Amino acid sequence: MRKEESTNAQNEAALIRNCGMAYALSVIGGRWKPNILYCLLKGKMRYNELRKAIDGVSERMLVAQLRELEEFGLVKRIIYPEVPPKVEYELTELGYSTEPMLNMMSDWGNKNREVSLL
Amino acid sequence: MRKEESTNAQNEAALIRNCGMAYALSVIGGRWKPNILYCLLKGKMRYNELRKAIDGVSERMLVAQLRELEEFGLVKRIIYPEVPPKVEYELTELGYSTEPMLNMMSDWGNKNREVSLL
DNA sequence: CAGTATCCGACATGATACTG
DNA sequence: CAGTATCATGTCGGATACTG
Repeated sequence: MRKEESTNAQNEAALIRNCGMAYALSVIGGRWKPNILYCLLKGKMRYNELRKAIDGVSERMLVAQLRELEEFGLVKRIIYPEVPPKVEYELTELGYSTEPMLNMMSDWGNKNREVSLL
Repeated sequence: MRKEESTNAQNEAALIRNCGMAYALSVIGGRWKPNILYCLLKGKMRYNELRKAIDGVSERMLVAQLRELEEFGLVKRIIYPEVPPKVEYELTELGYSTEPMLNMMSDWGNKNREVSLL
């Protein structure tokens, strides 16, 4: 257990640090991240608004992916110290900078997905 | 068993058919696909050349992801009926059309990955 | 309202041995 | 050379119940 066995998770982390593509995929990969990003591109939203806007997402995954986006610095979490609680999520500048990339991917997909379905 | 229970896999498949972003991610997602695509953008390669070029990939995963890329119509598999066997992989036009998207993602990643590591 | 905690199954990936 | 077959493992994500 003490040995220098580099785990897969560690290798992945190293990859993400060193490779732009891996980093980009870690940011927009994951089942719900693109969807979250798209929602927030339209403006800040509350937790429950996101839940309703994103069809099928569970609380667990929504929180998890929001936290990851926060760690990566794409999303700001704004907590209003009230009762009942109110939390808003908003894109940072870095978050907004993903828009052209997201659009390009989406456009490429929409243009070409019919091709392989003929 | 006959019931209309839609599995996760089925839902995913439906998503991929209907959403450009999901389709794009299904094409370039996966641990090795971007790497494979980058290799093949430089020109056609044999199976073993790919193995050597892509550090750390197992035979199992290389074959699996090549097959997926083939299904999506991004990669052509060229079999030479010789002994010993010779197989080359080459991008289709659709495969080459991913280049701008891949570059954009890679560039975005390289530009921004330092940001979140400060 | 905005989350946590817990459990669980499905799937992606890895390691290794074998084959036409 | 270019794969298959088999087994093992860990992570992702879903369902559900609970909480400050």
